[in-house]
Amino acid sequence: MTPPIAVGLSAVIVAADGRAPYALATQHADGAAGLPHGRFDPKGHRTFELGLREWVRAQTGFEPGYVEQLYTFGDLGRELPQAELGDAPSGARLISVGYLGLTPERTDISAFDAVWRDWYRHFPWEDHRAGRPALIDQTLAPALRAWAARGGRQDATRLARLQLAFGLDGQPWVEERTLERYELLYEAGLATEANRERDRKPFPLPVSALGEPMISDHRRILATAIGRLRGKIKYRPVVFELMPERFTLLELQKVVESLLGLSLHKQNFRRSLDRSGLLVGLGQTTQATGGRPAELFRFRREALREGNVSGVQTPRS
Amino acid sequence: MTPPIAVGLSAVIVAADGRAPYALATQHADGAAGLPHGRFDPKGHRTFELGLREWVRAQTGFEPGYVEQLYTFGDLGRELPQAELGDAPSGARLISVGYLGLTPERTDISAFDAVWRDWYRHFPWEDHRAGRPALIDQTLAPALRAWAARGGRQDATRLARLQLAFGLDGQPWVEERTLERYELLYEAGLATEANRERDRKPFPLPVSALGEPMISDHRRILATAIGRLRGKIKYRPVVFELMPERFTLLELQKVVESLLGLSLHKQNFRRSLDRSGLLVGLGQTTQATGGRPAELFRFRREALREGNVSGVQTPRS
DNA sequence: CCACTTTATGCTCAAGATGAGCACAAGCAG
DNA sequence: CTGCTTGTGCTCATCTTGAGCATAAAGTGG
Repeated sequence: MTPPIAVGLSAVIVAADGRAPYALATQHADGAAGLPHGRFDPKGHRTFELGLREWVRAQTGFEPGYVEQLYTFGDLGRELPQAELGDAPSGARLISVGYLGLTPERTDISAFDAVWRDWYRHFPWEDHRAGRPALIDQTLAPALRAWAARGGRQDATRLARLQLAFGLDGQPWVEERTLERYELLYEAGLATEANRERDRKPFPLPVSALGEPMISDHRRILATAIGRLRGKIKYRPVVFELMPERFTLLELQKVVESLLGLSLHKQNFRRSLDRSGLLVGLGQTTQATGGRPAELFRFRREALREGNVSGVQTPRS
Repeated sequence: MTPPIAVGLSAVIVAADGRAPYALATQHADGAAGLPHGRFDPKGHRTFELGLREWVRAQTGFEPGYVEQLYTFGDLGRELPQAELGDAPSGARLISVGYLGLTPERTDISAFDAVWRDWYRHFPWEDHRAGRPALIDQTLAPALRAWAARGGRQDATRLARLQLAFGLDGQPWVEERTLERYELLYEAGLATEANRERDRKPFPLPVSALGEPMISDHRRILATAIGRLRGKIKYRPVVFELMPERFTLLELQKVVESLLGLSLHKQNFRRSLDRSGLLVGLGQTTQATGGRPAELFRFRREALREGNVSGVQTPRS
């Protein structure tokens, strides 16, 4: 007799302002954070996406706009612990389909047990806007190298993976590799979730370095979302799904920077936008910025219909 | 009582030579082609990927190398018809996880009911190596435009989608949009599969224009694979998974061209490879090419460990 | 009003990448 | 030897990119 299969739908709903990118999160009893999620209903849900929207709405009162599928996780041992299964038949095999959603404003969701959380709380090593975080080389790298050294024959492979993922030993930091980095930490037992599931003691490193865990495999899904979004803004004009109707170039840059976790070269950033034809100047200015008033721009949605589908360039500073 | 869920695993296993790209396909009773596939076993399969490998092996005697997940389809109405379900509980809701696999050689699979099929038999409009196929503008476009015109209020949207997808009215042809094109044909009732499922008569256009259908949603999965691969070879060195150990630059170019369905500028193609550092010249030459002997090259696998992970440039001719 | 800070924006310059194509090399077939 | 076929080197104009200087236009404290 094969066990039944249950499909979980989880959503990473992203919003951003100049300071940080946020993911919509639910608060759980023990203080743990989770993503809005629920079970796919084979009877009631015609498509995954419709099911997902329903769950997000129910749990956060929020109606997501742009949505795309991320990945489907099915490996044994990393699914939802039994207790959180809700109405799933016990003993069911759990599969997890992750989605990414984008929204221009952090809607008020206070009526629900939901909050907008700065995603770097879960991934402190991912934010390089103020330079490479010290915790990578001071805390994570030593622990990871020790793990690699324990690998015996896999040694070289592990070390090479670390170098590429975390930009060690002269390798450049590649911001899209968020999932690879998280998976390495997980494999090395440095993700709290890994120890929870293997029934081991937590690793003796502070949360400030390891990041806050999330329930189930939600941090993995969040990592997937971050990596995907970081890659995608470069070749599709998706950042604009996160922007208000009118914005200044610096506001746009700050949002891009917060997503990438990098700081960009200002003049070149605006030059590339100029040439992209994605924006229209509104002729108005705002003085809210502190210095010289900045011109307001609007995303030319028509550009999408014109086949002008490149994203924004990201000239590192 | 909610119906049970069954998960189908399907694989697009790709090989290529100078003439065409091939997908590993199984032959079905009525002559219809399908992808190697089978049900995910919640008990026996620790991960999707392991399950998939098992099914491919069983159905084709073939052991895939490089494998990556493509997409998970779950919409009602496009899954496997009941008859092909095999051992699934009847009335089950079917979910389909597609995978892409790459292999350097077309292994002998004649002992099984499997063949390597030129994927353009299923997508004749996708091969632009000898110029834009006449069937697009002569046969498909008129039928698609008629469908768009029937759209009432969606008219403009439909037309814009067509223009972008098929490069109509001055829009450029973008080779990665394989799935978009197939989905448009499906929506317009021009994919044989659509009529099969809606119980309608087939569209009065020849297979030579509409492409050969496949069982279940396999053509959709194949389209996803083609689009993904076409995009990926540009930013990851994945073509080399399709090449033999030693090859000439023209052989490589022909493979890339066959995948993209485009012809490339020869001198610039080789220049970009020169600079990429992905290849090593072996100092040997082969005369198998017909003209002047060509130098043989090998992929520098070490490049992967060096973070040199760009793909190959594709300078159109 | 002035010096000074802050943000906005224009512009230059060198280096590199890209698109297009000419020219010559080195086999083979007659 | 001639002509055909593929392979390979190289040029040249044009764009793109990375880096940074310089000026504009607000606000602030004297």
